Amino acid sequence: MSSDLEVDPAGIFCHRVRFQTPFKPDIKDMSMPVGPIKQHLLAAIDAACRAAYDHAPEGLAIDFPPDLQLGHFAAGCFPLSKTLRRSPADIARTLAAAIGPDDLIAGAAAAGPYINFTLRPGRLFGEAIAAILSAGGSYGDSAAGAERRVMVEYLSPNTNKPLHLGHLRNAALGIAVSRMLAAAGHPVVKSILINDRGVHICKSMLAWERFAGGATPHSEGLKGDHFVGRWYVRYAIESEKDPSLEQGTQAMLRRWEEGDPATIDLWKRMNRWVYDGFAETYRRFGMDFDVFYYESDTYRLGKDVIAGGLAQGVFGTDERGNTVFHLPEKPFGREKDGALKKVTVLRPDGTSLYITQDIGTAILKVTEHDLHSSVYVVGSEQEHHFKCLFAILAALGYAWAPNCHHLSYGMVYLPEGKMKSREGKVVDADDLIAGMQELAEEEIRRRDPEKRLSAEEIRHRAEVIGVGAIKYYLLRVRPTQSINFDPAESISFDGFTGPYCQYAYARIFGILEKAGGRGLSAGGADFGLLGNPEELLLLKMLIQFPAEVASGVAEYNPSRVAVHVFNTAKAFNQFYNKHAVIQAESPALAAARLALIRATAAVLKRGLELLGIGVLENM
RNA sequence: GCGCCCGUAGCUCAGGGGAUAGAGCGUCAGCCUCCGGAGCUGAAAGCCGCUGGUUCAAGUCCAGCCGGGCGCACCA
Repeated sequence: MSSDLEVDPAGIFCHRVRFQTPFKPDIKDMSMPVGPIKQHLLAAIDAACRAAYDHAPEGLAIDFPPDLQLGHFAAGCFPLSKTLRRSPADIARTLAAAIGPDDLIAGAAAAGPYINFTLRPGRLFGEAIAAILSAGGSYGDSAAGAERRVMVEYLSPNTNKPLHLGHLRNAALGIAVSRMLAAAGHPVVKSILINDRGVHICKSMLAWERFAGGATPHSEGLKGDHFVGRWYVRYAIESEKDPSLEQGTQAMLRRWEEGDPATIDLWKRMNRWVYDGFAETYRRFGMDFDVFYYESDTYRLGKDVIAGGLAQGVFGTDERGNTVFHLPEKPFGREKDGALKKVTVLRPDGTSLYITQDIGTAILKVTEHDLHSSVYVVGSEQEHHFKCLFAILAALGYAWAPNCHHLSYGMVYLPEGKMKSREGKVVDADDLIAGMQELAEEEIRRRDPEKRLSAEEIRHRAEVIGVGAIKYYLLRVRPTQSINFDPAESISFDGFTGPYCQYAYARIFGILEKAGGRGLSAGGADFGLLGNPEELLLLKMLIQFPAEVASGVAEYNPSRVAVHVFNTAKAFNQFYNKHAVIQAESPALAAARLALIRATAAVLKRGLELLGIGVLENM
């Protein structure tokens, strides 16, 4: 039985269940690549415990000790303390003494309440590296979600202005979460809901009609979305001077709803400009969508559902004639006067609201695409809206309602405060991407004084590095954190950044290439020669990767992966700085280290891929 | 007023009940006859917002406070 179905439908409102997941990974599991090794250690403890206490141990977990000099793996004896009625330290001492060396275990020692195991490095490194390399680029993937199709909706742009930094955070999350869900085995459908109708869209239309004199993106040499955005801003300026413009937009919206051909033509024409512009930004940032929903199509949806719900008594009517939904007391509380809180789902005149169409769209998504669950990547300011939406879907009796998830993320603040596109206080997405690519390009040229790189190669590298830097900056903190956008920090390529991680990959590729040129390979590796502190730390990072991915999926939190990729790159740099690979003391050691760094490259690449960030073999 | 999020080093942030709380940036001091310096090493820098509680064990869980942010419905 699916864990999802065990969740009390009302439980979806609890904070805890925000981390409800399409599947439930066992984080302390026996996962690859060291599952068999952990099993072996548990079996050794089991045998020792039976011998010493005539008791089968339960609840023990094999973890890493805080310092790998203490041992390669450790087990805390706390769970045994109660049943054996001895101190954990006493138990650890007894069990460690009873565990002798074998073909895997080199030694077991007690340290306080812990049993620390030192393994034979040939087995430890050999088995882990073999598992990683044999996974063929999909290390860390699982098939757990194979039967559960998920839709991830992200971006939700308006067609009256270009995309800004807030959209990029949204997109970075949407892209990464889609990839991570896919890595967990889920079939994933990526969708976008485009807000292409309403009075705010009419504002840019009206301003263009009145003031543009027939100008087009082509005539102005502007990207279409920027061109339309210019008229949206112009509207704001003009309506300050002439408040009567507002009646003009209201009239235009009425004409649009009546299907007035001239208004519809203008609307289509301007939207086309915006979509052409958006398509370019999608391409630059690596966004892609399987399904496009337009509010001009969906805004009528939901009314029939509400009519049906009204008949079933799910909805009621208030004194003003609104159709309303009474929110259950459990999570929502009550009004001061004791009445249940309510949400209006239909106006008295039968026109729909934001939530009306969202109800319809939610149902449409599931029925059209046979979904198990639905993820909405939308800012935290809409948390209440989605709680209401999911409550209504549950009340309507949809079994999948508890599988709807609002992936809520914090705001992006500029040094001057919150972004406000109406006031032009935004960081434009295209400007930011272009700016980062320029910086990357400068850096690339600085490293190519002899100008051996083609313009095309430079451009390609700059794109991967520039976009990678932005995405990493936006993904490295957990989604619930708001981000204080620091221009200086965001353009850095040093330290905790995407380029740092990409650089480690390129360095490894350089070594592998050079090794190949000298006829060295991983063949003939003697993994028994590995085991210095830097090698151990690096191996630990590689081993932990699948668990980090699983946690990231479970929490819808790409920062898990981002942080781990950085730690892996750092561990590699520390190793690299202290130990030679190609020029190692012996060919058998060189071969073993080559295998180790090949496995490292695989983890770095896969981790960055899950974040939607590309790697370069040379940078 | 109610709900949610955030509060950890000067700044920006990681920390999935367990061993000595970490990183980046910044500051200071070092490392290029040696596989790529977008790198590495070291130092200084912490009442983990406060107070209680649960637990053998709390930055982590619970309660109550104090700051800051976002919402609270007929806008989207």
